[in-house]
Amino acid sequence: MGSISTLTQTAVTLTDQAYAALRMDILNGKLKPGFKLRVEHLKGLYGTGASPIREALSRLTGDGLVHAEGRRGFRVGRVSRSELFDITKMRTLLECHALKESIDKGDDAWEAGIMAAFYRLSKLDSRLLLASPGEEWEVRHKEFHTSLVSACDSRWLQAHRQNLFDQSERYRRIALSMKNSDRPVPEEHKAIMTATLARDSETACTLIGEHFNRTAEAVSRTALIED
Amino acid sequence: MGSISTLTQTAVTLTDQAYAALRMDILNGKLKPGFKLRVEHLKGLYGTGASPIREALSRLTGDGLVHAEGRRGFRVGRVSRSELFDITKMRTLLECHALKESIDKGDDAWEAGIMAAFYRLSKLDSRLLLASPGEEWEVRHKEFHTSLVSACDSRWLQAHRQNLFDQSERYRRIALSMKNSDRPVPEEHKAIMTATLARDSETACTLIGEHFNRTAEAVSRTALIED
DNA sequence: TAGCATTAATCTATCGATAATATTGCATCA
DNA sequence: TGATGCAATATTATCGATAGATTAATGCTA
Repeated sequence: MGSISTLTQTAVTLTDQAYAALRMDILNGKLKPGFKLRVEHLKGLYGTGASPIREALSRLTGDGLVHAEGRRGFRVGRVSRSELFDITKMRTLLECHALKESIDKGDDAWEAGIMAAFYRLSKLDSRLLLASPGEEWEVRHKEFHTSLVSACDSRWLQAHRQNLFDQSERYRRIALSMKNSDRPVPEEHKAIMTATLARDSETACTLIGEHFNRTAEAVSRTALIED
Repeated sequence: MGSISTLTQTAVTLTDQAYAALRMDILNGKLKPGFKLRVEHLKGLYGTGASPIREALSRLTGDGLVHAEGRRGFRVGRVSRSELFDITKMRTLLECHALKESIDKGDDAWEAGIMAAFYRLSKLDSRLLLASPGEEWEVRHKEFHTSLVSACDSRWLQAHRQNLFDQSERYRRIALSMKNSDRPVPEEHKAIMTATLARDSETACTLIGEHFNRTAEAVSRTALIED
């Protein structure tokens, strides 16, 4: 999956751009689940020829965000309640493992990184309060969660963890479409951070699991097809 | 990754064929780590034009088997000791989780499937004895391991588990190139099966972990570059 | 002769066109 | 009227050609 392949620090090709743009639009929910991805149409939309588009779609196939049916073109990956819970379960497994390892190995810089990320997120939380969180909140939220597990040095675990984070985000954005729920998410984040910095793996993992599950439950209550 | 995307039951395109063939050749070790994948060259080798080859390579990028460097083409993914152990660790995590779930949920058909797969594998083991295991052994070996976790119904876990199995196989085939080690692999398989059928998760997971680690150790002792 | 710049050769990424396949609409028949 | 087969249309997968970038080779300068 794109998140596995080591990022290229070399020239950016049109394929790379198309890949990034399409990925973003699918995760955003701008391109809806099951939507037919007609190459001729996307060509105009992203300003390239057919080849870069097709290659980008092929790559996204590996991420599980696009589905290719032989001779019938591409579609945005569909969503279902059962898959949402499947993803959440898998995500919890990886996240807890990464978190434990991080707690075992983390040094001062790691601790500082968490506190900084939390500070930036909570600053935004209090400023927004009831306003809908935008692009910036998504970024800081992701950075906070990433900072927690950043002392885990397994590249594969990190890559898969990140991919699952993105998958979950897709579900969240599709369902909640920017309107945050009424539960006290900032407090949950704080509790997770506190347990983590106290090096209490047990509690931290439990809290993370609940954190993920609550979101999944909220998402699953909205109108998603199938299962 | 290709193993994530639900298999298409529709028409097989040239891209699909090229993807399957390339994947096979990389996992086999026929295409060696770091090898430059020149499209012009592969065209002739797999009997298609450039587009299907490029799309197949793009997909393989997602599996982590091919590395794309912008404007500098594709290469077979490199290998290193550190990555081998990283993969093994991750693999053990997923496999044990899947195995536990399987042991919890498995019914009679699951048990029967394991015994059948084990029987087929051991039949071949005793016939081969010291001969080098070929294509058939690889298939039955994979089937045996798959049968153990087949009662786990998480599609994501299964897909990632399978991908990691393939990654490990690549390392094994590159390093051991068909010559099996001198350790009693058949006995290890038997012990794993016994613990699994006895529904003893704890023991089964320990044995599986050791099983994986022994292979990794053996592989890492051969001449692999880096780290 | 070592280092640098410039040109030549090679390869990659991308485009536009085409053949093969799937889908749609329509007419026919039971 | 509903189903079935056929023709017209639209799309997909694939090819061959080309522009653009990279690497290798060459010659020039100090």
